Amino acid sequence: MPELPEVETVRRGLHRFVVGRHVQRVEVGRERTVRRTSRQQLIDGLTGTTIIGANRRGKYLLLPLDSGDEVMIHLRMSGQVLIADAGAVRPPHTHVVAHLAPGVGYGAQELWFVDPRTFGEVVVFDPTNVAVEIPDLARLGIDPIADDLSLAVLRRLLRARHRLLKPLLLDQHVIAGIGNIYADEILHEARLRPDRMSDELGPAGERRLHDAIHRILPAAVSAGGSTLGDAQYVDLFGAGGSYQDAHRVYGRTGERCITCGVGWIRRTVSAQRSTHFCPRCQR
DNA sequence: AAACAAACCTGTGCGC
DNA sequence: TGCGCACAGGTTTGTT
Repeated sequence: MPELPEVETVRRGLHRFVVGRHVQRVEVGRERTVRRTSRQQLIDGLTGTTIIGANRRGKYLLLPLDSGDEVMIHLRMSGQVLIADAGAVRPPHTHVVAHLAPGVGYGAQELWFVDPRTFGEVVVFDPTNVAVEIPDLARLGIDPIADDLSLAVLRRLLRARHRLLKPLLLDQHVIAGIGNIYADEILHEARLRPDRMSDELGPAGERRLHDAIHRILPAAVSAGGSTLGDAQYVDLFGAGGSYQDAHRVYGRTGERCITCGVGWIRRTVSAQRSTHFCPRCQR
């Protein structure tokens, strides 16, 4: 569910409300959530530390601790990070609880990791050993918001490969953070079909793709991300985003294209993911 | 090298 | 009302 704009929204919440807080106690319910290491390793690595930062790389949340370790949180399909008053009733599928000490101006609170489908994970790791402890994080591609994805760099990424655009945009080892919703929205904005080949776009197509990435993602971040009907994605306080109202193709199969007013939105499957585009706007 | 298929889980919505 | 199936914001692993 959450892609770069949603994860970035959570990161900003953590930066504002959790950085500087001391972790007094940690509970782990479902062991699957901490499967990269173990229940005990998460408890031992987090208890008694202070969270000193809130960073993001692609869809990975990274919280540096005063111990020198970092917490990595990946929400995958259904993960949520929520903040609540100490003792509040927890929702079903709350797998990790970090008890945050009270401070000046606020009381004791709890940070919850909630995840019905249990694809998500939480782990404490040693960032100097990331290549061994979290190989996929170490091999992540360029982040279009946190890093500088220039037109020249994007051109090189596109031309060095012979790939369909949709699977390429979803490939976290190339560009980190774009998921199924934003891949479709970016390709529509760029007026490129999802089945175009990356090395056959031409300078104009490459430029449109570059522009689209840098228009869609920041706009979605500003809107607090996309929250669909099931409200699975919410921010730290349980509030949804509003970018779903700006979707032009995602979830609009069979509807008239908002952009051209002539085409009809088609749904195909690419990279095993539903793919939406306007055959008239996108070529 | 790159696309495809299955797997990991739970919940929801829809047709019958 | 209930059942069964399709589908869901992601990623990994193994196969063509």
